[in-house]
Amino acid sequence: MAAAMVATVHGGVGGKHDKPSPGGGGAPQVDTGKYVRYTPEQVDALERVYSECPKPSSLRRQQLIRECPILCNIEPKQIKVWFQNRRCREKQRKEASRLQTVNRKLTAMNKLLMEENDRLQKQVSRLVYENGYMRQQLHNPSVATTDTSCGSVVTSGQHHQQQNPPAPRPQRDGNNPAGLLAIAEETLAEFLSKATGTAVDWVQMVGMKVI
DNA sequence: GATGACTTCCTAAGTAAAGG
DNA sequence: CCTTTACTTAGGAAGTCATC
Repeated sequence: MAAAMVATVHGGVGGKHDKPSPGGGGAPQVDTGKYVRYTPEQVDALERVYSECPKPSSLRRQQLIRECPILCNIEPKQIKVWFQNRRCREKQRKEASRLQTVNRKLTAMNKLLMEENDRLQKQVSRLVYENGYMRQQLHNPSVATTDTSCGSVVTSGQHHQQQNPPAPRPQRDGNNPAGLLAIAEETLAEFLSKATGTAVDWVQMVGMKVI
């Protein structure tokens, strides 16, 4: 590649379809065969054309060189390359901008999900606590006296509750307490069996299976 | 980091030769 | 004559390098 840059700008080491450009033009920017910078006036002229037509035909480029005096000393091939680079870099800038927007959205979504995850973890923790309490009541009924309002007892243990109210807790144990407990245990076991602890910032909770 | 130039790869259009 | 195939040519996209 370095060898290519040493060669003259228009010239001999172009692409596979390149043909030797005729000399002439006498452009001070190109005769050195080194890195050149187009003048601000030249860039402005090119930008104006680009804004109207980002992909000018060969004819249009030749017309541009003829009609614009400040561009007349730039080789047609250089004009072509300038438009190629201009399109390429605009596309790159747009893509970078798009990715930044996507990144901002994903960051915001991640924040929301983290908050939701935190909320759910607290809810699970509270439910585990309540479940333990209910199991204790079931196996050691003497502790709970004759009060059947388990819900209210459980409610008393909800001082762990944070900002979110618990899910509706129907007074279901009045019908079939053992059956409901079984369902609850099953549900909890199923949940915990899926809780692998691999989630980010996962909190090991009481009753969770350790894998 | 921006920019001009180059390389590689790919596609479309035009053209000539071959085959039916 | 029409279609197919191979080749040439021009140019664009993407990636890269060199220079400022």
